[in-house]
Amino acid sequence: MADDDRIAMVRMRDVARALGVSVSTVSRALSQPHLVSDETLERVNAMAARMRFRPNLAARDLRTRTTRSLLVAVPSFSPLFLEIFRGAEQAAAAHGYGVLMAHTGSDADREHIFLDQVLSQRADGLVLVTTMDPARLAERRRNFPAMVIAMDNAAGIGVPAMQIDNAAGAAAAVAHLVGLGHRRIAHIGGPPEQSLARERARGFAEAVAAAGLEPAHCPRVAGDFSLASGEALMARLLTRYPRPTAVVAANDEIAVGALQAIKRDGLVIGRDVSVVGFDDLRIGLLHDPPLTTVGFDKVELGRLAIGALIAGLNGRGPVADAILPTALEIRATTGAPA
Amino acid sequence: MADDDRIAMVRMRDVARALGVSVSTVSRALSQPHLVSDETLERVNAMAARMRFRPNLAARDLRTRTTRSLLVAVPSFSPLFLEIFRGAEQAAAAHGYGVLMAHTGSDADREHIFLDQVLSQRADGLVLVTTMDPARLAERRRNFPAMVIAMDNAAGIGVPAMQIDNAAGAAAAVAHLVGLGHRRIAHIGGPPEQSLARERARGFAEAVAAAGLEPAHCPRVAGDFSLASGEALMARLLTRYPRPTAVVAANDEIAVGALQAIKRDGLVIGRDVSVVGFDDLRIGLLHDPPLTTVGFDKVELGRLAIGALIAGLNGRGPVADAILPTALEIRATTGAPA
DNA sequence: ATGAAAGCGCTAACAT
DNA sequence: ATGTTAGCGCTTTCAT
Repeated sequence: MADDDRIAMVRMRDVARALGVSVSTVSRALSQPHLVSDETLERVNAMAARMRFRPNLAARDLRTRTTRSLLVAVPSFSPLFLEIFRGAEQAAAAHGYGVLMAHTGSDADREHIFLDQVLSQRADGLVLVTTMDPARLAERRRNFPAMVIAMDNAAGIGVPAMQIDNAAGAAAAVAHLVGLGHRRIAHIGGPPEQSLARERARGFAEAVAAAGLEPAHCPRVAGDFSLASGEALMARLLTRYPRPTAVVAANDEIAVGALQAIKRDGLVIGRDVSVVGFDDLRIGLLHDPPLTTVGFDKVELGRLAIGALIAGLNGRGPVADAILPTALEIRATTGAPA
Repeated sequence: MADDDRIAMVRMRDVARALGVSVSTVSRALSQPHLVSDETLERVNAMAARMRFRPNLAARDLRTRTTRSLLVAVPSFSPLFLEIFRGAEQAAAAHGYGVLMAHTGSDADREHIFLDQVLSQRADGLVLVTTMDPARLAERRRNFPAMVIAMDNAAGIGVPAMQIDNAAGAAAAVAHLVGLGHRRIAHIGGPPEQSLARERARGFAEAVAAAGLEPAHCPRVAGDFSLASGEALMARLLTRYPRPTAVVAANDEIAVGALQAIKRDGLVIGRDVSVVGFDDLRIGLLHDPPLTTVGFDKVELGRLAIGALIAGLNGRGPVADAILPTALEIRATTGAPA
C-alpha cells in the first residue's frame, strides 16, 4: 500500500507557479543567473531548494544537445587503467564535466556499444582506452563520434591518440640489463593481437639487435599478460641451455609470475636471473624483492586524453597526438649476472 | 576548414521520409517490431542501418521517463568494490539494463551528486556501495531515489541493503585461532567512523569474550584499512609484553602490512605470529605464504543489489534486505602458537 | 528584467 | 497496420 508516496517529481513549472513567475524566469535564474534581478534570483533559488527541485536532465540534454558528461571505457579493471581513469576524472572535473566509467573487456562489440552511447547523445564524448589497435573498429563504421584513444595508436581512424612510448620503454629495459653485463636476455611478451604487446616486443627486439646480442640467446615468447602465463613461460625459459640471465616482461603481472617461477627453482633473483617489468604497478612494489620496471605517468595520460577530447568538443581543431615518455624504475630484481 | 563534415545527425524523421512512411511507423518498427508488418519492419531496419540512424536517447528518455541504465557508485577502486561491480554488471545485463560506474571516494558530497543523477533522470537507479553508514545521508535529504545500499546497512533511510555478516566473519576468525590454541589475539581494525570497521571490531570483541580470553591480552587498535597502517600497527603490537600470538586484521591490506612487519622482525609467520585477513582479495593470495582470510561472495553481492534495485523499479514492493554469509579461507598464515 | 511561444526527437494514445 | 496528434520538461529566441 501507499504505492503512491513515490517521490512526486517537481518540475520547473511547479516552481514557477509557486512563485508566480514564468518558467523562463526560473530557467534563467538557475542556469544564467546574470539575466535575472538579484531579488528574483534569490527567490527562485530559495523556492527551488525548498521544493527540492531537480532539473530533468533528459529534457535539458535534448534541448541543449549536450550532456556535459563524458565516458571512459577501459578494457579491464587493471590498476593501470584505473589510474588513467583517475586522471581523466580530474581533468574532466576541472572543465565542469562528469565522467562515468564503463568496461569493454577488450570486446569489440562492447566498444561499439559505448561509441553508440555517444552517437545517441548519452554522453558528449568518449575516451576509449584500448590496447587492441582501434583501426579494426573502422571495419564496422565510417564515422566516429567525439572520441580519443588512450594507450594505443589510432592509425587511420582520424581521432586523437594519447600513448606512451612502448618500444622505447622496452629498449630502456634492455639497455639497463646490457649495462649490467647481461648477454642472454629473454622477452616474455603479451598476446601479439594486442598492438601494445607488439610494440613492446619490437622495442625489445630492436634494442637486442642494437646491442649486438646473439639472437639465438635472446628468445621471445608470448604470454597473455597474466601472472600465470609469466610463471609458466619463465619456468620453460629456465630449462633452456644456455639459460637466459635476464628477462624483460611485457607487464608487471608477467614479471611477478616470472619471479615466482625463479624463486621456486631455488634461483636468486637479481643474481641468477634478473627481471624487469612494465607499467610500474603496485603489485611489483609489493613483491619481495621489489620489481625493477618501466613506469610512466598514467594519471597524466588520462588527463591528456580528456583535455584532447574537450578541446575537440569545443571545436578547437584536431588535437595533436601525444606520446608520453617512460622512465625505468630500478629496484631490486635486476643486478649483474652471476 | 571542412569543419562542417561533422557527423550530421540523422533523426527518425529522416529515415521516415526516405521511406515514405510516418515517424511513428519507424519508431514502432524499431522498438515494438510486432506492431508493424514484416515488410515494413525489414525496410525500416535496412534503411536505418544504411543511414546509420541512432536514436536520440535524450529524447527517448524524456518521453518514456526511463533510461534503462543504472549507476553503481563505489567508494574506491579497491578490488573488493570492483568485484561487486562485476556482479552488478552481470545482473543488469541479464535484465536489459546498462550500468556505469562512478566513484565517490567515500565523500558525502559526491554521493549526493550521484543520488541527484537519478533524481535528474540520468539513470533509473543507483547502487550505492558504502562502508560509511548511509544514515548520515538523511541529514541532507528526506526522499531517496530508487536505490540500494551495498556492503552497509541502511538503518532508517528506508532503502534495501545488501550486506555481509561482518561480525560473524570476524568471530569465525577468532574461533579458528582459539581452536589452534591461541589465547592472546589482537585486532587491527579500520577507522571507527566506518560502520564496516565497527562491525568487524564488534565481532572480534564478542568472540574474544565468548572464548573467555583475557581482555588485557587481546588489544584492539585501529588503522585506516591501508597496508601501511597494518605494518605500523603490527610493529607496535610486536613490542607488547606479553606479545600477541595472533592477529585478526579488518581487511587484507592491513593483514599484508602486518605480515611484512612480522617478517621484518625475523619472526615466523604462522608459528610466532598468526594472521587472518578479511575480504579474500588477490593481494593475500599472492603473498608468500598465502593469507588466511575471511571471504565472501562479492560478485553475488553485486548481483543481489541490482536484483533488488530492478525489483523495486518494477514496483515489486520493498525488497527484503540480505545478509550474505562469510567463509573462512584457511591458508598458510595461521598455525598453532609456538 | 520578464513573459510567450516554439521546438529539441522521440513515443504513445487515438483515429482510421 | 499505419498515420495524426499531443506532449515529455526543458532552453531560447523574440517581444515587451
